[in-house]
Amino acid sequence: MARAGLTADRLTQAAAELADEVGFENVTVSALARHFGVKDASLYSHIRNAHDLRVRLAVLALAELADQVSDALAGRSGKDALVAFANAYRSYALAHPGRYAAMQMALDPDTAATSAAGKHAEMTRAILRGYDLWEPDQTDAVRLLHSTFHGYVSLERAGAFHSHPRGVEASWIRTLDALDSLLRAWPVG
Amino acid sequence: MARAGLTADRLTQAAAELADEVGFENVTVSALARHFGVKDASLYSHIRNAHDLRVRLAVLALAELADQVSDALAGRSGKDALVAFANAYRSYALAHPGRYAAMQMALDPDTAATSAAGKHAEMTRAILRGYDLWEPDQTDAVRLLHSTFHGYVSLERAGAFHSHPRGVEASWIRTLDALDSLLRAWPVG
DNA sequence: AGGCTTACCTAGAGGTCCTAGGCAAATCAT
DNA sequence: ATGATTTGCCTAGGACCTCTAGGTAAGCCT
Repeated sequence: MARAGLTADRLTQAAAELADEVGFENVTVSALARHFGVKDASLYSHIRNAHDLRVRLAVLALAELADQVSDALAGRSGKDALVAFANAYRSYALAHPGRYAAMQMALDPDTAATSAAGKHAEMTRAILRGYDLWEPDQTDAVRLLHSTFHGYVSLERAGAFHSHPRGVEASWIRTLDALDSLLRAWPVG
Repeated sequence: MARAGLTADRLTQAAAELADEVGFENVTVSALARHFGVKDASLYSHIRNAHDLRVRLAVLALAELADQVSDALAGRSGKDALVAFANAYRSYALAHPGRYAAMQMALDPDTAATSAAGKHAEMTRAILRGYDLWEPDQTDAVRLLHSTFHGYVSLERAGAFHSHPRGVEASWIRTLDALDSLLRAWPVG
C-alpha cells in the first residue's frame, strides 16, 4: 500500500487551506485525514493532538502574515508605512478568514515567543519611527494600532458593520487617516 | 420522577455561567444537561440545537452588556462618557470572558436586528454628541471606537500584551486619552 | 538481503450532537 | 374528580470526532 507521505508541515499546510474553506472551527483531525485518504489514527504520528494541529496552524498564519506585512512595509515610512501595514493586515485577514481565526488562539508564552508574534510588534514599532513617539507612549501606540486593526477586521468579518449603509471601505480609509493624525499629535501625558 | 423544570431561559442563563467558568467553546449540550442532571436529549425540547443555544447566549450577553454600559453612561458626557463607556465595556469583557466570547459570534441579520446590538451602536453615537462630529464621520468614529475597544480587550485576553513590561492598565488609560484627543480634533476629509 | 525505523493500519473506548419514539407528570375540560 | 391533552424527560441508537494500543509493511541503511 503506497504511503501518503505525510509530515507535520504538509498537514499544517492542508489544515490552513481547509480552515479558509470551511472555517477554523471545522478543522478537525478527521476532516484532515479524509483529505489525505488515510485513517484518523495515522495523523497522530505527526501531530500530538487536535490542539497541537491548531497551534501549528496559528503559528503558520502568524508567519505568513508577518511576511506579507514585511513586504508591504519595505521602503515606506510615515503615513505610507501605516497605510501599507494596515492594508496588508486587513487583506490577509479577509483573504484568509480561517487562518486569521487561528491566529486569535491564545498561545502559551513559549510558543508565542518562538512564533512570529514578536516580529509583528517589531514591525508595528517600525511604523512609529516615522512619528515622534518615545517610550512608554510608543508601546501604548503599538497596542492601540494593533487593537484597532484587529478590532476592525474582526467586527467587519462578524458583520457588525453591515447594519449601516456607510461603506466599510470608506470607514477604513478614514480610520487610517484618523490614526495617522492621532500619531502625529499624540497627547503628551 | 420529579421534573427539573427547564426552560430555554434557564438553560441560557446556566450556559452563560458555564461559559464564564469553562470557556465559551466548552459550552456543550452535554455539559449543560449534566449540570441539570438530565439527559442530553431532554434539552432539545427547549433549544433547537447547539448553535441555537450559543446564539441565545450571545443575545443574553449583548443585552447584559448594553444594560451595564447604559448605567455607566447615565448623566455623563464628553470624555467622561467616553471613559465610562470604555471601562464598562472592558470590565464586562474581563469579568465575563465566556459571555464576551459568545458576543463575537456572527449573528444572522435577523437575530442581530432584534438583539441589543442596535442599542450598542446607539449608545456609542450618544458619546459622540459630546464631540463635534457629523455624518458620515460619526459612523466612522463609532466604528473606530468599537474596533479599538473590542480589539484591546480581545488582545489583552489573548495575552498579546504580556510580552512587554508596560502595564496593560496604563496603556488602556492612555488609549482612552488618545481617543478623546482624536475625537476632539477629528481630521476633516 | 537483512534489519531498523516509521508510516499507516485495525480495533476500540469515550465524548458530543441529534432524532425517533415512549411514558409519565402536569394541566385542562367537563 | 376523572378523563383527555399537552409536554417534560426518558431510552435507544446513529453519525461524527478524539485519541490510545498494538500490529503490519514500506522504505531506508548497511
